[in-house]
Order: sequence, then structure tokens, then C-alpha cells
Amino acid sequence: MDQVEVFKALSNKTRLQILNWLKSPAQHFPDQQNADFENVGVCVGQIQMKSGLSQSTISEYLSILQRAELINSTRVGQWTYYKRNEAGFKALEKLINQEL
Amino acid sequence: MDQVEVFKALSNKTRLQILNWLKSPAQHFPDQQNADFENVGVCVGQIQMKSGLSQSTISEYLSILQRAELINSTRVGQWTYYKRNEAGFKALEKLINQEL
DNA sequence: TTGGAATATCGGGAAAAGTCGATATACATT
DNA sequence: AATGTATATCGACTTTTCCCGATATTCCAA
Repeated sequence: MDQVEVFKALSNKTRLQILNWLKSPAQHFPDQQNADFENVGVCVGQIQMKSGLSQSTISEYLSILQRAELINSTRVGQWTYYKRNEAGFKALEKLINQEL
Repeated sequence: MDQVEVFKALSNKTRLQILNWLKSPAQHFPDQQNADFENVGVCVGQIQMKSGLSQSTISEYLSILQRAELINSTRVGQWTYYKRNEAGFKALEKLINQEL
């Protein structure tokens, strides 16, 4: 886990919001049909709509968060679903508590 | 505590190093004479020398870390001493654990 | 197998951050 | 008061980040 990379990923209001939304997907994305929130998460389009930013920006943001190991993705058909990577958050906690 | 501001402050290798140095000043700054590390911390010049970056850059970095509430300063004569603000780190822990 | 929908990637313009040297300020000493 | 030292601030330049629209890719459905 690259320290600077993680903190950079967290240095943006929209990206922090996305992480927060993904904490309780059912609550923040009531529109997503047939969603298996637990297993796969939320698809890019839903996140994009909620954010109000462009599709390309959100796709980019999601890959930044993924490179930082804070989320991970599952491709299902033409959709890519993203969910939180709790192992990454654990590693971040440890980083703050022990290494910073 | 502004979330984005804290993470931006942490998004830089040199600033992370400074925070780490300030964890055990006596070990990282053996040159500082008559230093009351516990009470006041380490002065700007020592940090600057160790970092290898310019005086202005380090002064700026220290104020970024201070605005993020991760360190605080004490002026003593012509020196400004900086030390870690453990309350800020506690707040950061809480942020990670509960709000992110 | 062609068309459409979802996502990713590319290229770019504007804003912010990184970093410097020069200068200003604040304080101490003579 | 004048000089010297430590730090802060300023102006400039370069690099990175923010965000967009356009295009490419991937997959599904007709």
C-alpha cells in the first residue's frame, strides 16, 4: 500500500463522497434495479448520475480509488460494479495508527 | 478538521517524513543543541537541513501540516519549534474509523 | 452482424500543488 | 542603531490534478 497514493486518492471531495455512498449502497442508490449490493456493489453509471460529474471523470476517479486499494470491481456483462475493499481500509487504519 | 485538507497535507512524501521524524526528535535531530524536544519540538532549520529542500519550501510545508492540525508551533526567540499534535492524529484515527 | 448501451481511455485546458530564489519580517546581539 | 540569524511570505516556473468532450472498447440484443 503506497502511502502517498492512498492519501492522494482521499484528497478529493467527490472521491470521499463515493466511498461514503458505497458504505450503504441500498440507501444511496435506490434506483439500481436487481442489485446485489453485497456481492458486487454499485455500477459506474449510478455513481456518475449521483455525483453530477461526467462519465469519464467518474470512471477515472473509480480507478484512482481502486489503485489505492480502497475499492474493487467486478465486471458483470456490460456493467462494472464497484464496492469498498474493507481490507484496504483496515490497512489504512493500521497505517495511521502505527506508521504515521 | 477538514477532511480533504488533512489528506492533501498527507499526500507528500517529504511531509510524511517530517511527521515521522517528529515522532522521535532526539533520534532524528541529534544536532539540535539544548533542545527541549518534549515541550517545544524541533526548529525549522533542523528540519530543513535534514530534508534537503529549500528553506521556503519547508516553511510552507510546516504551515500546511499545521493548518491540517497535525502539528503545532511554539515561537521561542528567533526560532519556531514544531511538534506533533497528537490530538490531531486522534481526530484522524476517528475520521478513518468512523467517517470514511 | 450490426446497433446500442456501459465503461474505459485519450487529449486538452484550467486550476492547484511543488519547489525555488529573492525579499520581508521578527528577534537577538553588539 | 546596525548587523546577523531564523523564519515567513512573495513571485515565478514546472508538474500534477481536476474535469471535460470525443473516441475506443467491450459486451449484449435484435
